[in-house]
Amino acid sequence: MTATEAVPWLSPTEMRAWRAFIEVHQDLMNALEADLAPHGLSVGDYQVLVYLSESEDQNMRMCDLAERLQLSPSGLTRRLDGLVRAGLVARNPSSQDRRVMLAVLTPAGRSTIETVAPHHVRSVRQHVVDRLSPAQLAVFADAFEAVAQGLRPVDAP
Amino acid sequence: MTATEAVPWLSPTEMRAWRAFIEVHQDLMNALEADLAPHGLSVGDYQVLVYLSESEDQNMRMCDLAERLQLSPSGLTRRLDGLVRAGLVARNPSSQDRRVMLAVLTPAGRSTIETVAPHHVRSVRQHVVDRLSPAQLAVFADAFEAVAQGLRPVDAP
DNA sequence: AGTATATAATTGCTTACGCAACTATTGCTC
DNA sequence: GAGCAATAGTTGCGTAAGCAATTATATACT
Repeated sequence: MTATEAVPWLSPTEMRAWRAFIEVHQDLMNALEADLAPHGLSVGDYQVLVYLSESEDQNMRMCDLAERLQLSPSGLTRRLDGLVRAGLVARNPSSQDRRVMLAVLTPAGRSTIETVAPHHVRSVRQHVVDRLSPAQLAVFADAFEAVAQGLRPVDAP
Repeated sequence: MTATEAVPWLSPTEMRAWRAFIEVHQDLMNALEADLAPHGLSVGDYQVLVYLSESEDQNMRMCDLAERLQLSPSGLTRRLDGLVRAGLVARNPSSQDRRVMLAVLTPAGRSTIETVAPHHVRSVRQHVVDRLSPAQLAVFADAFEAVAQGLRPVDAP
């Protein structure tokens, strides 16, 4: 609630970093979407497939998946609708907890992610990773993890 | 069009950097939105006011503003609708080119951005800038500018 | 056990935005 | 200077996602 009490403005470097971050994100996502589009997937769809494929039994509870994807429950329900319609993911009711719906990768989904992943990785390399030195990447990773740490426990004591 | 030809997977550091970036962005924007909400502005609205306030005569052509904001023409039209309704921005037809509509900051808009900016800067500091060392910030800025350089001239020869 | 609370998923409603279509200008070419 | 292409802005339509309400189930309290 403190008012206009001497907030140090951003220095040139700080401003440069901040604006570059803000401005790059949109362009970058557009580029990744464009690279993924020929394969019939959006970045959002791709992420669903990635997380499912990384999971033990190729499945995840909707609520856990939503959290991973930073998506609201309803958002995930609808994103999954598309993937189910495309036959890449199926919904399986959990036998342990009848409230729970498991999103599970179908063989088609498995095959799709295996085909598409190398293209996506190439895309990420091309637009980002290969443009940065190993030292830059290390700092980059540390920096974002520091920011993440400050954000996650915003209200989790 | 090259197919599955040996794309080197991401190294642990590369993966760490990439995932941190992807995951942080959403949380960060949510935090900034939340900090700005009490002032009745979205981050998108705020950016409009910032760019207008930085412009020579507190005005910009719609098309230039849309490009700055990385927004489609229609997207900007609608975003401006909200700001006009709130009395923070006005639409002035250009006297030089009758196709052009100038978005111009009203006194209320000017006053709003001057009031809100320090809070927003504090917010950015709190969540990002102050969590990073000057060295990290410098690398951060360089890294994003390198990425931006690779993205901007995608089809501009 | 029996009620109260918490959790999981979905649906209705609203908002934000991009694309394509349309209109109104301007500038270029001959 | 007449016609044509390019540019600026808006509107209709479709898509994606969040919030609030709803339903179903599970867990905790007494």
